[in-house]
This record gives sequence, structure tokens and C-alpha cells, in this order.
Amino acid sequence: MRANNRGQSTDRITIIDIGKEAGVSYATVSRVINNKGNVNPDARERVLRAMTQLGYVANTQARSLAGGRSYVVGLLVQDLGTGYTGEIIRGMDDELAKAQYNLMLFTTHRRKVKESLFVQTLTQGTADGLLLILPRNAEAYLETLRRRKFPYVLVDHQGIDELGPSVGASNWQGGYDATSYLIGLGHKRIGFITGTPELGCAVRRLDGYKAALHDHGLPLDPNLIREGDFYQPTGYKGGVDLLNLPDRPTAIFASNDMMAFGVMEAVREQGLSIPKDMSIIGFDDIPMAANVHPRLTTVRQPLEQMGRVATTMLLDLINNPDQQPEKIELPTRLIVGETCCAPAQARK
Amino acid sequence: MRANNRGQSTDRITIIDIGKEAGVSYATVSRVINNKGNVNPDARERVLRAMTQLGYVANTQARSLAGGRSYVVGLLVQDLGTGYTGEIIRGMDDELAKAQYNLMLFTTHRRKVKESLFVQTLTQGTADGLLLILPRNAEAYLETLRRRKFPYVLVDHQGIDELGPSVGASNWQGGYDATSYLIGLGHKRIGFITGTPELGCAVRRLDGYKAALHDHGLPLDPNLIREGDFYQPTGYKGGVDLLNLPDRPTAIFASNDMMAFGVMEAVREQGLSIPKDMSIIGFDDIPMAANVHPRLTTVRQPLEQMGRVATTMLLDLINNPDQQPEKIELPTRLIVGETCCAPAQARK
DNA sequence: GCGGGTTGTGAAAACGCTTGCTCGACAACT
DNA sequence: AGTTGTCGAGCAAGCGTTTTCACAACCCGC
Repeated sequence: MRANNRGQSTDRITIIDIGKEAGVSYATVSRVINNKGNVNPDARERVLRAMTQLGYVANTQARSLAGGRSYVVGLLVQDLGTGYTGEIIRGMDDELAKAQYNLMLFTTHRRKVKESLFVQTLTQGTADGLLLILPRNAEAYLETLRRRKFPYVLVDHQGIDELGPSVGASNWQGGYDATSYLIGLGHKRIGFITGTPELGCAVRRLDGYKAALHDHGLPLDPNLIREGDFYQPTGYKGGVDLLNLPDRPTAIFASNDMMAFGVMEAVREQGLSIPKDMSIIGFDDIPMAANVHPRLTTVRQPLEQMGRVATTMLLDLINNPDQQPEKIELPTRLIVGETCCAPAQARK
Repeated sequence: MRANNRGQSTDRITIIDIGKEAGVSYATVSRVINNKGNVNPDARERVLRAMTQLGYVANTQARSLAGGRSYVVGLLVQDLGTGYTGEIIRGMDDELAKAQYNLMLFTTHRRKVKESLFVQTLTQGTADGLLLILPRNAEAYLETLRRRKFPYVLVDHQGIDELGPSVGASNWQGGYDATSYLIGLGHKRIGFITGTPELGCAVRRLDGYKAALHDHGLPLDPNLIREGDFYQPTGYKGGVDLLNLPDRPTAIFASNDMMAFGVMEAVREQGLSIPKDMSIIGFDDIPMAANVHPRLTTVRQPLEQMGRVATTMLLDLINNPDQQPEKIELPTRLIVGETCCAPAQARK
């Protein structure tokens, strides 16, 4: 037992110790650990035994300093508030654990100024790859990442970085399906609240909505479309606006669940009942959607699976850097809750 | 420009480059960076200038390998689902950013088997300290941490680790206040749904409830207390049970917001109205509490601030390892929403 | 039974940094 | 004038790995 300069006592076991125990040089131990070079099966066996016996744990800093892997991937998110991100992270985390990787968390809200610095740090060996969930203003550093050939995968961010690998959901189809469902119930005037227009996913949901109207021979009324930003207040605001329309819609499709909650609030404030007086549909199916009353009808994104797939892609990219970047789109699915029904006039 | 063995091109600037540029040895550069030793103000100035000019970014692996800091703290959480954790993390993240620290995320749900391994990794220099949010079965590794004198701070986890430093909220007082509020409205029979009994915070909320009843001369009916686990389904279950009681309560106090949502669901299923037929109160004030309808009355925990304080404590501990561990309790506050009113008989 | 590939192994040089030790220079004491 | 103390800065030894290079031992076919 010796003390390092941080005052903590350590019994650190190094590959040198393992080498001694197994009767080989530590270089051979390194080879065993990394499955490199030709090692005599016998020696390998001895090394492995020594490792478990002595409880060896590799020092990742030394590893990465010497030019190996750091076994860390960075994760860039905006915030962790809504549970949306949490779901995705769960999938990532799980997949990373399988590969013995660790996760370094960065939130953008704190990094507005020095985004470049954070990319610097990350790419200088701190991490082997980077996952980005719904990043905004990412162009600046994406360019850097590409130039450095630093592996990264975008999650839910189609339409901006056309080059890089990404994982998303079928936003267009989801928008189409939700709208068709409402039309099928008999709705003819359907309000829509958009997400942040800079985000590809927001645009596609809107496009799906428009396409469904068109395919069913319904007119597109620009008055029924309100701009939102994926947060609750703009959902509320959009809801109020739509309700105050002289010719108000009988249903409202919000581009995500949080905004749908806002719409629900607005509807109730007017003393209207959901779904009798107003049908509401959301997008995402965050856990909370099942906990509100009535249960929100929404389009489920396979969030956890998106995290999983993105991670698998990233690890793949780390292992074979010269791969073609893929773009994967996972299917969405309509979850029928209790916030939609046929409009009043159709029920008569 | 040279290529490292990962195939990525790097123009890495080292302290040697800085030393050359500033006309000093690289040891001096190191001293400037770490504010150590005696450095001539003139030389320091030159070094600093060279650093910004060349865009120097320290290599943390090398730093920590050489015995310095890693500028990473680990964060151990159970899951990121409910937004509860997200709030705390926001505070931590912010505080860490100020100190130029980074965050390594670990979730326990994936580590059941090898908890020791993760502590091993962390304490071998990967991180300088560890934050734990509401950990379960932590005794095993807390012991290890203490033995190694590895700095850590527990968040919201009173009552298990009596020795270590921790940050929590005034759970007893919160329970007392919420109950008193209901009593003040005229409620005499108040149901209670507990949290996981192994958690100190759960026990204290219950104790606060009991004390308030006692102080107001109300009897304690064990039938009105149901066990929950902080997740929605047990809230629902407890709600159903309480509603089916021959002598049902007029108000229900759930030990956290998620369970309160479950109670709301149960109440509505019986065709009852909130708060007219049943008052409901929660605990935490997670963001979603403001988004359900009616707005949940609840006891706010200063989650973000808890994260902040815990982080400050940890950084302090890292800097002065021989400090006495503190135990801090932050105040809770009753948030009056729309889910409570006087009971029916009192309104007549 | 001798060149020419494999195969398995070790020595040693990085990787970028921290820090204990040393040493010179100069000021302030006896 | 000689001694001590202080300050500033350099040297060099690690930290625990990966990886290149060299080399020995072996097997093969001729």
C-alpha cells in the first residue's frame, strides 16, 4: 500500500504486476488485454488467471495517453428536463455498458460560449466518439468533428447535417398517421402546432400533416397552423389562439407531447371537455403521456431504441473508422389514448 | 500535422510548445497552469499569452496520470425517467462547469452485478470525486469509498450513511406542512401513501405527517396509510385502496408527485372530481406537476439547488480532503395548486 | 539440414503531464 | 566578509499503458 499525491491510498495493480505473476513480460499482458498479436494460448491463460486473481483494473488514462482507446463516449444534450432525453439515454447507457464504455455528459445550455473548447477537449483523447441528441447550432462543431474524422452520431436531427450518420424516427409518417386518424374520426378542421422550424423533425411532422390533408381531399388552412418550440408554453399559446378562432378546429395536433399538455390546459381553461369538445393528439409518447388524464393519444417514437441504435452505430464507427455513414429511420406508431373522438357534429 | 495511431489527425499543442514560445521550460508552464510554486510574474504573463495564442488545451489523461487531477466527477443515478433527477443534474452541471469539471454518468440499473468494478474504475484516477443521487444498496461501495478517502457526497439520502457528507431537503417539515395545510382546510381523515420505506426521506415524510396529525389532535388511523415505492402504479394502487375504504378519507397525501398522479388517476376512475370530492397533495414539485390539470398542490424540493450545493461541497472536499463531512438540509416549500379544497361536509 | 517464413516474446520508446529535487542568484542577516 | 534564507526556474523521474522493433525459436519444404 502506498499513497499517491492525492493523499488517497491505492493498491493499484498494473500490468507489470500481472506480468510478474504470470511469468511473462508486461508487453505480453497488454497483448492479451487488447487481443492483439500472437500470444501462446498457454501464456494467455496464465495472464487471464493472474488478472482475475489480482483483480486487475485497467487504467484508462494511461491507455488513452499511450494511444489506445479511452473507452469513453461523450453525450451532448440540451437538457434532461422532460424525460424525452432520459429515455434515449437509457438505451445508450445500456448499449455502452455492454461494450464496457463509459459516458461523459455535456449539456449545451451551459456551453453557449465555448462550444469549440468542449469539442477540443473531447477530441483530444478524452473520448473515442460523440453522441448528439437534437443539437442546435451544431454546424460549427460538426464541421470540426468531420475534419478530424472524429466518430459521431446524431440522434433525432435529420435535415441539417446531410453528411453525418444519424438515427431518427419516421416523423413524416407519424405526422401523416396521426392526421389520418383524426380525419378518419370525422374531423375536417384540424389545428396544428409546429415544433422549432429549424429542426428537421419538426418540418417533417408538419409535412406529414399536410400530405394527409391533401390525400384526403381536405383544404390546407394556414390559419390552423401555429408555430411552437416543443415546450409547454407555446403549446398553451397555440391552443388559446386556435380556440379563439371564429371557425375553431375540432381537433389539435401538437408536434410533441409537452405542447399537447399545453393545449389540454388551454382547452380546459375555456371550460371545454377533452375529447368531447376538442380532440388532442401529441407526438413522442413520453412516459408522462400515460400519466395525464385522459391518457394522451400520441405518436410513439421508439426513444430507447433510438438511443440503442445510435450507440451501436457509434461503436461500429469507432471500430471501423472508414465506414460509410448511415442514416437510419425507425418507425413510429400511433398510440390511441383517450384524448380523441369523433367531432360533435359527426356524433349527432 | 501528424497522425496518431487512431488515424485521426491532430495538431496537439503541448506544454512543451508553450514553453518554447514563452522562453521557459515546460515545467514552468505546468506551474503556471496549476498555480503552483513561485513563478516570476513576467514569465507567467508570457506563458499565459503563449497559451491563448497557440490555443492550448490541457490533456486531462496525462494530467491525471501524472498524479494531478482528472477534472472529472462521477455521478451515480438510478434512472433519468421522471425529471426529478434531471433537475438535480442541471444544478450540478452548472456548478461543475464553473469549476471546469466534467461529468461522467453512471446508472445503477445497469450495474447491479459489478458495482465494485465501477467504484474501482472511478477511484483509480478516472474521477476526482463522486456524487450519488438517492442510491440504493450503497453500503457496499460507500465503505470502499470511505476507506480510500475518496471524496463523495450523497444527495437526498439521509438516514443510511450516517458518516458521509450529504445534501437533502427538509422532508419531515415538508410532510408536516402539507398535512397541516390539509387539516387547516378542514380535513380530518387524510390518507397517506409512503415512499420506499428503506429510504430515509420516505420515513421522514411519513413522520412529518404523523406529527402534524398528533399536534392537531387528530387520531392516527393505520388503515389510512398505504405503502408505495415512489412510482406511479403504487400511487394508483394506494389510491384505489383508500377509495374503497368504508370510511374513505377526504384527502390523500402522496409521498411524491408521481404517486400523486397515480392517485389522481384512481380518483377519476371512480368518477370523482378533484378537488371537490378528494383533495390530493404530492411532494417534489417536478416540472410535470405544473403541467397536469388541475395543477398539483405539492411540497417543493429545491432540486436544482440541492444539486448545486452537493457539487460545491464535493469540490470543496476535493480541494481540502481532511475536512469534516457536512450534512446539509435545504428547506422545502408548500406550493398551493388546484388539487386541494375544503372537504364536502365542511363546505356545507 | 539449410534458407525462409511464421509465431511468440521482450526491450524500450513514446504519450503529455506533475512534482521532488537541485541549483544559481540575490538579499538579508550575523 | 561569510552565512543563511528565499525565490525562480530547470532537470529528470515517474504515472500505466500501447506499440514498434528486434530477436529467438520453431516448422516447412526442398
